[in-house]
Amino acid sequence: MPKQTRLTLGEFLRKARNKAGLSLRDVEEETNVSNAYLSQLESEKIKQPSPVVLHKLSKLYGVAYAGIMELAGYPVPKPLAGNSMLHARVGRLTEDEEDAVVDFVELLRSRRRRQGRQ
Amino acid sequence: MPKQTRLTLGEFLRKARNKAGLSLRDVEEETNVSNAYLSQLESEKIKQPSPVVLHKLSKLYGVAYAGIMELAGYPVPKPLAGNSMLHARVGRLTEDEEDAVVDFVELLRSRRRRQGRQ
DNA sequence: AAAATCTGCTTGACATACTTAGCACATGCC
DNA sequence: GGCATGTGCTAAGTATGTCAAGCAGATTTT
Repeated sequence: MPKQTRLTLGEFLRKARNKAGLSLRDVEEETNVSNAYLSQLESEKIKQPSPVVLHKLSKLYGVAYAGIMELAGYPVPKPLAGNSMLHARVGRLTEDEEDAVVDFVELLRSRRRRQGRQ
Repeated sequence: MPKQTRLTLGEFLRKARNKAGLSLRDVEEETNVSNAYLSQLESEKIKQPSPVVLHKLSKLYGVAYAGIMELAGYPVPKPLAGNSMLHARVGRLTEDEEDAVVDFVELLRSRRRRQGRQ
C-alpha cells in the first residue's frame, strides 16, 4: 500500500520557485505579490491564500493550478482529465517514485528541446 | 427559451436558495456558514468568499461548483485525477512521455524489488 | 391581542490574508 | 577594506472574510 506523504503547499511552492531559478523578488516583480507574503506562504504561515494568487504562481512556475488548489485545501471540480491514464497504468506513485519520475520527465524534456537553463 | 442573463454571485446564490426553498437559517444549519454572512453574500457585500464556502453552497443547492467559482471571479481549476501531484509538478504528459514514464516506473520497481544496486 | 417564532438584516468584534518598511546576512565590485 | 546590491525574513499596519448577538417586520399560535 503506497504511502502518500504529500508535500505541504509551502514546500511545494518553494521547490517550484527554486526549480524555476527565481528569487522572491523576481516573483514579486512578475506577479505583483509581495516578496514578504511569498516568504510567509512558503514557510506555512498562510493557510488559505487566495485562488487568484495561486493562479498567478501556477502560471509563472508552469505548474498545474488545480494541484496547488488541492494542496491549499480547496475543493477542486470533478476528475476527468489529468494524467489519469498514467495512473491507470502504474497505479499510485510513492513519494520517492514521484520524485524520480519528476526528474525523469524533466530529463526527457530538456533532452528533447535543446534548452539549457537552471 | 429561458433567457440567460448574467447574474452576479449574490443574485445567483439568492435565487438558488429560494429555488431550494431554504431560509438563511436553514442553510446555516446545513453548512455551518452563519446566516449573517450568507445575507452579506447575497447582497454583494462580500467580494471573494472562500472556495470552501462556495463548495458547501454548491453542494446544498445542487449547482455547479465551477460555475460559482467563476461568478466569484476566481480562475476555475481544470480538474485533475490520478497522480495529481505528479501532474502538478510536471504538467500534462504527452503520449510518448507517458509511455517512457511507465517503462521507467516499472524499471524502478523491478530494481527495488530485488534490492539491486545498479 | 399577546406571545412565540421565523424571516432577513446590521453592527461590532475577531481572525487572517496581504502590504510596506526595514533588518541581517551574503555576494560582487571599486 | 568598503560600498552597493541581492537574498530571505520579520514586524507592524491595513483590508476584508467570517461570526455572535441582537433588531424589526411578518407570520403563527394560544
